[in-house]
Amino acid sequence: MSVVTRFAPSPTGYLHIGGARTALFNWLFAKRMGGKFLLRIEDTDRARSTPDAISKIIEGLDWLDLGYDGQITFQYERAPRHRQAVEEMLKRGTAFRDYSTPEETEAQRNAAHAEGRALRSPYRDGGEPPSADAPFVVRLRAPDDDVINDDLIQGRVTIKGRDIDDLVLLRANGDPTYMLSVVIDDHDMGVTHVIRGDDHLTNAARQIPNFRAMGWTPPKFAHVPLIHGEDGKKLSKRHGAQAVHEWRDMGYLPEAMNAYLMRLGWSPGHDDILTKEEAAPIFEISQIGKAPSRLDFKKLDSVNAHFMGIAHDERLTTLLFDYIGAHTTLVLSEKSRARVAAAVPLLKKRAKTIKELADYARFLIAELPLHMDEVAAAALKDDVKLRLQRLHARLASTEAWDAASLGSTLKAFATDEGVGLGQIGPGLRAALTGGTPAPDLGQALEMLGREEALARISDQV
RNA sequence: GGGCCCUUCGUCUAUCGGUUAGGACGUCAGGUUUUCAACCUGAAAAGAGGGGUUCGACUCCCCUAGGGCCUGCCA
Repeated sequence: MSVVTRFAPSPTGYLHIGGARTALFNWLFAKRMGGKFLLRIEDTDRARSTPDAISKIIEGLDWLDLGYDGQITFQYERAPRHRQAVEEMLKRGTAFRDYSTPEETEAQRNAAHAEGRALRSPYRDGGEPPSADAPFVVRLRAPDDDVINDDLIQGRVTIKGRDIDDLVLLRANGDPTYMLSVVIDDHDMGVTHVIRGDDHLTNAARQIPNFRAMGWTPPKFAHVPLIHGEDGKKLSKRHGAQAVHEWRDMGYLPEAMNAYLMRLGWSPGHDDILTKEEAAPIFEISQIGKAPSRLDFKKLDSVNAHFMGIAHDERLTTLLFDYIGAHTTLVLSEKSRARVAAAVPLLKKRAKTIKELADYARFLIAELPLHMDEVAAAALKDDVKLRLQRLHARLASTEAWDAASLGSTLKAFATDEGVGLGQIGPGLRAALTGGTPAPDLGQALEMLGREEALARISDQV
């Protein structure tokens, strides 16, 4: 039997970081087994589901390059099928109509609560409706026996029958509930492995009887521990960025996100940074840990730096220009665009994110007169300016304009001046950059180009 | 309240009864040095606590503590 996994988010918000990892694990396992990875949008909550959230989720998966097989299943469209399944359960006697009013249900729940057991409806063994047109919900007749889930990650989890409530399958308005829809859809879509968040672990014990109520064999379950914030608490608004698109906006690369996320909870036994293509052939669900893990931006930064270093220059340049356009007020002239593009191969080695790359490119984009920060201004004393004047002359007559030659020229100049490079560097750097970060002076000079570099020096002397 | 799950350096993790408990990120120190980085070298840093089982437990069992999830006509 070939493997089918699925990612089944509810479209009530963005693609969450935890959801992204769940999707990634499903993707990896499907690839590993040569199976299929399906996408289902669980939009049965009509009040909270939005089209915007749907497109955000799809965009997020796109960005992470987690391609799904076949068409997207929209759960609510399948409501007729879900109702029909309930009809069958009614016939089989595995589900029943509950005519209790909301108040009565509340009382039943409180009573069950007080006795330390789950809700059991008085209608579960039959019972006449109070009136011919009395409203009702349809509930699953919860099992009396223990429900055992041999979870691929958590191991054997046993829940006693008395702890499972007669869950609602069909609401009074006839709409299917989540507990019903997941089960019917997972079956109909041929899902063999349900890989999802740990928050659903106890739900598996509610869904397994649901499969059986239809006479079906439940799929395998694998409940992945949740991702927590840096403080170890459940991820929430106050942790800041939780949505995948926010990470993108902060300047992280999708392949870095995947590499980082997959190592949260999963380890192949060594600590290599893996692409999802490298991970797919060796991915094992049994290697996923049981404990929740914390987000660590420093680690993400270093993973991202790794991928920045090996990313194609043209791609990074495009991302960099996009970033500058979207997040800064800098205006790129044709000349500065060309300067930046030419500098990317070197600058990318220093930057951990696209955002940092933008910071490092700032000195190339700045226009005369340069803004001097305090340190830079302090470095430009009168005697330093005189020296810069002489350096300007030297550089103006320099033939080769490449980092290595320029570096030698600077050293030779320092020797001729009878000082160390330490007496030359800060002033030149100030004149060239105004104090913004820049690489080695030889490289900085080359990146700026003869004309611009000389202009910047002249401007200070 | 009830049920279920989890617990190795600060963080991600390796270890699947016998290791000086390993690696990575981060941190600290030193080196390089013209800024910021990068880079090189080195260091500190862990089995929640208590009982068992065993010749021997991080590893198996129990208890405690802490954390999490579910307990909805939300998903």
